[in-house]
Amino acid sequence: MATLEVPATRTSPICQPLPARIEDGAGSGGTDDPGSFTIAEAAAATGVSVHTLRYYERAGLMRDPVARASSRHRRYTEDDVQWVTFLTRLRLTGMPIREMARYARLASAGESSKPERLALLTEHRRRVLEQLDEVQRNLALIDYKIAFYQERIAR
Amino acid sequence: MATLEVPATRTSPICQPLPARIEDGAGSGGTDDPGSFTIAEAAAATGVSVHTLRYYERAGLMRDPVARASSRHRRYTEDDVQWVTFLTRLRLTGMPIREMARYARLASAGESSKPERLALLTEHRRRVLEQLDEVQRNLALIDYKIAFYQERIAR
DNA sequence: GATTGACTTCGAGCGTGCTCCAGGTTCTAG
DNA sequence: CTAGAACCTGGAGCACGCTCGAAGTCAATC
Repeated sequence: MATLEVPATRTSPICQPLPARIEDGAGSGGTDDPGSFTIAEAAAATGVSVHTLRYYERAGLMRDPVARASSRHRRYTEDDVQWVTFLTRLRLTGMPIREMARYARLASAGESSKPERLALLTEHRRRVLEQLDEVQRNLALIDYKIAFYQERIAR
Repeated sequence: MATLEVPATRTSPICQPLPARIEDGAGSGGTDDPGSFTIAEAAAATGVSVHTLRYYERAGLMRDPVARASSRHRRYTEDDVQWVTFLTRLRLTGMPIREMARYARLASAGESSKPERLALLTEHRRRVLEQLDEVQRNLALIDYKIAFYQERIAR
């Protein structure tokens, strides 16, 4: 059964107030790369929780492990943030973690995997459209019932 | 995060070959009501598993407990089957079990609960449309990426 | 009267996607 | 220097929606 699930809509919308990068040079985080995001900043930027960011990395969704400062704290690049943002789009359209992991593996395999990545996305798209259609059909039948109630009430 | 989930598409489509009711009078099952369905027949008719039918009853989705033959076996009425069919529509559009249970309680409360039932369905409908919209928006962004891949490959 | 098979209940188990906790660093502010 | 916030890892816990196993009942058939 294809189902439209509603897992506890996190309050955070994608792309919020603007997290503002770590300060220039060796700013906050005390170390390393300029122009990078702490996990909290990356969370704010992408709209997922820090827990989820760590989970995604463990689950192999990050192509390569996220870079670390000398303190071992994660430092997300702009690119990482973009990547996570794209992951959320895949999630929001119902792609399972397992498949996102596969996509990530392909992406880290370089140019040669592009056809396969394209195939994966295309197939995903097909399924999403199929499910949208199913949901719409079922909703139409529910609408029918709603109309029935409306007719019998408030009159 | 609202998500389009894809829980292991059961092979059985809703409303299959036609299960054919229990034989007339005191036919199979050995007892009681004519024109009723065994759990297996109800499963075939609704496209959900017998496990799920029992689960739905336990979860309070059946308004009233399903009638039993003298053998204690369940006997689904035509009406029960219709009800389950409607439940599957709610499920397929992402309504959580808890809310379906509430709807069932309202339905068994009689006429007076109709406005509330209407409100519940209407609210559900609103959320479904919202989610459809979100999925569509995200899919559009994925499409964008697909187009990008297509442009770079196969040329 | 024994076997077969569809059914019963109760409760445990499972896959998914997080979410959180414990115990231990590290950074930032005062 | 110190308090407190933010971060780390590893693993446990949770909500959801089923799904299944065990042990037993019942009716029909051999």
